[in-house]
Amino acid sequence: MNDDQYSSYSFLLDRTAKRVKQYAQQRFTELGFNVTVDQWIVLKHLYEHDSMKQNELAEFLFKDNPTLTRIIDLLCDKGLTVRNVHPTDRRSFMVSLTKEGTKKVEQLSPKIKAIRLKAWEGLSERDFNQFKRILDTIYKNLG
Amino acid sequence: MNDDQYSSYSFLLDRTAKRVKQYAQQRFTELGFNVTVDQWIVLKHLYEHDSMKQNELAEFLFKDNPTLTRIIDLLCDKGLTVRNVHPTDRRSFMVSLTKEGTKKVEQLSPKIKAIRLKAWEGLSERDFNQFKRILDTIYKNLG
DNA sequence: TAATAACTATTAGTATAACAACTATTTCTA
DNA sequence: TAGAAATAGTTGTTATACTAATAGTTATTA
Repeated sequence: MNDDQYSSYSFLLDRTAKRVKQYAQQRFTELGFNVTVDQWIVLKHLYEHDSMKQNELAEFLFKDNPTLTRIIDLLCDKGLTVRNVHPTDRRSFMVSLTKEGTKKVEQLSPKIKAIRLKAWEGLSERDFNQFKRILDTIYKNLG
Repeated sequence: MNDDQYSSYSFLLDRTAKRVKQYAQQRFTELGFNVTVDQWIVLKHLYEHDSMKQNELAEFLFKDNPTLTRIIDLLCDKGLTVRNVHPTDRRSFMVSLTKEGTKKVEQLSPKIKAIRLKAWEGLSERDFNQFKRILDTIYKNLG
């Protein structure tokens, strides 16, 4: 691997990740979902895992605590999540969906799946495996 | 490609792009480069293309005008770039490196190349081609 | 040529990302 | 068990991303 190619790697990765997020956000806004992409990711994981500590949620989503705190703040303001006290650890909160939050996830899920799939048109199972292997290698190289 | 795999794609892409940037930024800070990754990208392109309109620079780097305005502001504050009036269009600025900016690029270039290459350890020429093809496909699917 | 449209850069506001510092708690350990 | 260390969450600060709005300039067109 010669040096000059690297900039391509980095450039392509950054550019594509940016566009994937940008595309999803534009559809979200256009369709009046009233959540950001990052807020959606939090909602989805809460739906799948019921109630979680902010801590665990942050680790799961590769976000740091301050970032997650602020996302949860916004979701609580919107009435989609609530913070409940942890049964045994008074430092922690258990975050969960409100009834409205649950409804939102169920309403949006299929629409968002469709939006997300658009990116992968023309790509195969085999491409997925290559893609995963390469990204995982990069991830581990820097870990 | 079934639906459930998509989330893997999106997740892996986002996670890896984030770590690539984070890793580079940590090395930059650690080594006292005193520029952010995005500021570096601007410096590097100015080095390679001499003087550019903010406009063109933004398009080239996939950044929007407000974002670029602020990056240039910071670089000017640091004495690494200057805004010069455009010869024929008084709306525009031609941005270029100062002597100090040029020196900075020349000093940091080899170090940054080394930092960047770390991500690609264990990956081949062939991997690059796969990677590029897949990312380009995604990029175009959403364009 | 006068009015309108388009363009360039900036500013303002909100959201996310990363880091440091802080409070309140819990766990460790000597 | 008292003191130290670790942990959970928040707040503050800086940088970037995106949208909208604005000022100043240039281009269009009627």
